[in-house]
Amino acid sequence: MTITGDQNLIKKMNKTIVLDEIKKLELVSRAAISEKTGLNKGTVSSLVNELIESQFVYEAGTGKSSGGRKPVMLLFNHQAGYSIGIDLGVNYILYVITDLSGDIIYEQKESIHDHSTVAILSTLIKTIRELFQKTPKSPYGIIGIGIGVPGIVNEKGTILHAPNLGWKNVKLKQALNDEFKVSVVIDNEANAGTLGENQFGRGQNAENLIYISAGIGIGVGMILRNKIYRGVSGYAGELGHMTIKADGEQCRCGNVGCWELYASEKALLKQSEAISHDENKLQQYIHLAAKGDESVMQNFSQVGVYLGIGISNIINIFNPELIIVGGRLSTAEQWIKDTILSTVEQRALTYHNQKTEVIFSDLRTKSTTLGASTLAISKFFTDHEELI
Amino acid sequence: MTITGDQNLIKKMNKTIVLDEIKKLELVSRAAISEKTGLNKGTVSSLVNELIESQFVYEAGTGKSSGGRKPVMLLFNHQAGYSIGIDLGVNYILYVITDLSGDIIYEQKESIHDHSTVAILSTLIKTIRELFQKTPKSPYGIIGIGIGVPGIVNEKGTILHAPNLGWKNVKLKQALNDEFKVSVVIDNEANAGTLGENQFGRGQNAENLIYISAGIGIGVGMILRNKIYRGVSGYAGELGHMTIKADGEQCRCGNVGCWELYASEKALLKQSEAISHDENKLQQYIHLAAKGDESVMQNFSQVGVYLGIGISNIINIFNPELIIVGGRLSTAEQWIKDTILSTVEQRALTYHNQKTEVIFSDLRTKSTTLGASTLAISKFFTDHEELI
DNA sequence: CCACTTTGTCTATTGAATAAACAAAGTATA
DNA sequence: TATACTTTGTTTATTCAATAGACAAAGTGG
Repeated sequence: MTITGDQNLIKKMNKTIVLDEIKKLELVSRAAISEKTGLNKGTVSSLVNELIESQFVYEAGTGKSSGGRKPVMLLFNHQAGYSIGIDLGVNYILYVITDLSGDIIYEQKESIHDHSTVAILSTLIKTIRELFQKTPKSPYGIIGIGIGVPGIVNEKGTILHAPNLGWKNVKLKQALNDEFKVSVVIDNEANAGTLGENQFGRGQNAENLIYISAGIGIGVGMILRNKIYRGVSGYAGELGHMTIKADGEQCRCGNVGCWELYASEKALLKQSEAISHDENKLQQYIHLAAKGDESVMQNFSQVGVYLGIGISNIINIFNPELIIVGGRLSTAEQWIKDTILSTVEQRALTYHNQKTEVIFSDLRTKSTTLGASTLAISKFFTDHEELI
Repeated sequence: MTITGDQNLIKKMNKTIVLDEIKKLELVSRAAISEKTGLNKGTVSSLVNELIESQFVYEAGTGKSSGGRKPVMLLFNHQAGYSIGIDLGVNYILYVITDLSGDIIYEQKESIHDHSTVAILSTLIKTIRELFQKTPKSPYGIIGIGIGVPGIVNEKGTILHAPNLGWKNVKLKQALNDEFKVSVVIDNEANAGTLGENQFGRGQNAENLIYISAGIGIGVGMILRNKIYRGVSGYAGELGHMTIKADGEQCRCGNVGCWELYASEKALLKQSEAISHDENKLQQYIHLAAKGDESVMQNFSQVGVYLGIGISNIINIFNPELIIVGGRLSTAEQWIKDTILSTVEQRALTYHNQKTEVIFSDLRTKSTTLGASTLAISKFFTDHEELI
């Protein structure tokens, strides 16, 4: 059914505008909100009172007078609730508890040795129970759990395929909802990482942002016109399987010459004839490069060139404001950045490259957990429109 | 300034919903509109009366009674105004006059022999003057002119670069607005073609649609979440310069191994060592293939393989509902379709390919002119919110 | 102490929607 | 042919979220 306009819609819209302003400005008065938004000061006063009643906002003392009455300063109640964010990696699970603004109040990492569904599910449930215990009391409690996974996820929260975990058709959301009566959101780890960078990283002001999760494979998340772009089935962003060498190597996905064969950890480790996906391998390589190992430096350079080729494609295709390189490979920034940028300079179209910045993530391996937490927070506010 | 909700917004929103329903349903009653939209029948009655007053809607007789009073049937007034759509090609200019629904009431094609700015501007102005004369009288007259061009266009309507015309920094919009006091919209020809397919072609029900304009080069338009995606500077969609053969041939854009070197008319003609961009060359090739020329058929096949590689990339990246192949090369559908589809079958990810359809344009070379006309119509309605 | 300023609350008004009454114009049946 | 019922469209009373502006509270400066 079509969404039509009525007074209920208007009120909700304006209340959301007011709440977003309070979140953004970190101490703001009703008068200032009225000025910034154009809403009538009576309207702002009324809407703020309702937000105070639902405990999302509180009065935090008085501000400075500019000649008349001192304003009452408002703050977003970060601790009105908490969210759990989880990054399910190939060799590890990273957990965070955040408040409603995404600020981390607790984090924990576990290693994975057994990839079986039963083993991972068991450890997830155990640890989430512990996190529930660790979470401070608050008006809304734990409002949801968000999880980023390295694979294809459908809209029901089923992991259709995660090649690096060896998983197919795993109903992760349902399994967790059998245990925990809170909202559970499952998303691809690159999408979650993109949201993390968009909310907490250097991608906060970008309307069109591409996040590259470069690790064992390559996954990409796309914020287009301020929203994650997912495609018809929710599977968009598999640029790791974009052909960049039409007559190159066979990929296990069935294609030939896929980007991730040349521009990921897989490419790096293959060149050194190491097959193990051991997490420490990349660290060892970085250490060797730091000691001046020419062969390793050359390998890093080559990976940089191919990352640059794919990034140039992204610039020509999307014309984004910002491209953020994240994932485990971004810890090797020092050894790949220069060749990435010089390859982009050579290959990306001049006009397209003018307003595009390519940077490495500041959040490093935290993007995905933070993004996962944000997924749960967004869902909470969407599902509880009556609170706002 | 933030857009806040008020009663003015509500009314505009609902009136647009009512008008869209009348456009879509082609003879509809107030009662039916109320039922379909959920708006109160008094509201619908009131809004329809205002649309009748502004001459966008009229009462077109009575419908069948289903037991009570006969309904009064409403129609969108297609002839309330007209729009001019222009496709400025490398060797030709295609003009249409359409009504407000995009139905063509007149069309005309001219050949281009002199690419100079002065010559083309002169002929454009002369022909547009003639089109103004040819347009029937109507309440709103010619509401605007839309033009698709083969190059990079900025938001001011300046053609920054059109390599196949040999143009740089041509202020086309301003030049035409010096002559004609109507709204003029300039866009890239692939973007215009995408809109044409989205409004009038087989892309009408697609939320995520990729249109490939394959001719001398390759340009791509992207409808993502129901809207054209343009990127930060408006230059998105240059997939013709997406690297698919990292160590392949040098492109004049500065990159190496660009898709359009292998998958366009350019590739086809180069293989036969013909350099001319003569429009008839492709026709001759199609004719030779029809006569069984093995070499030509093999060349078409090769182009089909490379089109398939790029289309597989598009499927993996965007996960769209629909990919439409248009532009001049689509007239060779018979000789390239099978190899495109089999290459896609081999190379596109299985999950991603499930809900994606790849078709050839029914509008053929008309996509761009119709899309250009639609650009002008959209701008008219956006700029004249007070009429709706 | 007073005049002025700024912030916040309160009240009257506006108007676009809805609900429901009413009018107009059909059909079916006795 | 008259009547009862149905469907469509118009009109009226009501609701309520906004705005405009009056008023209150609480400052500053002379």
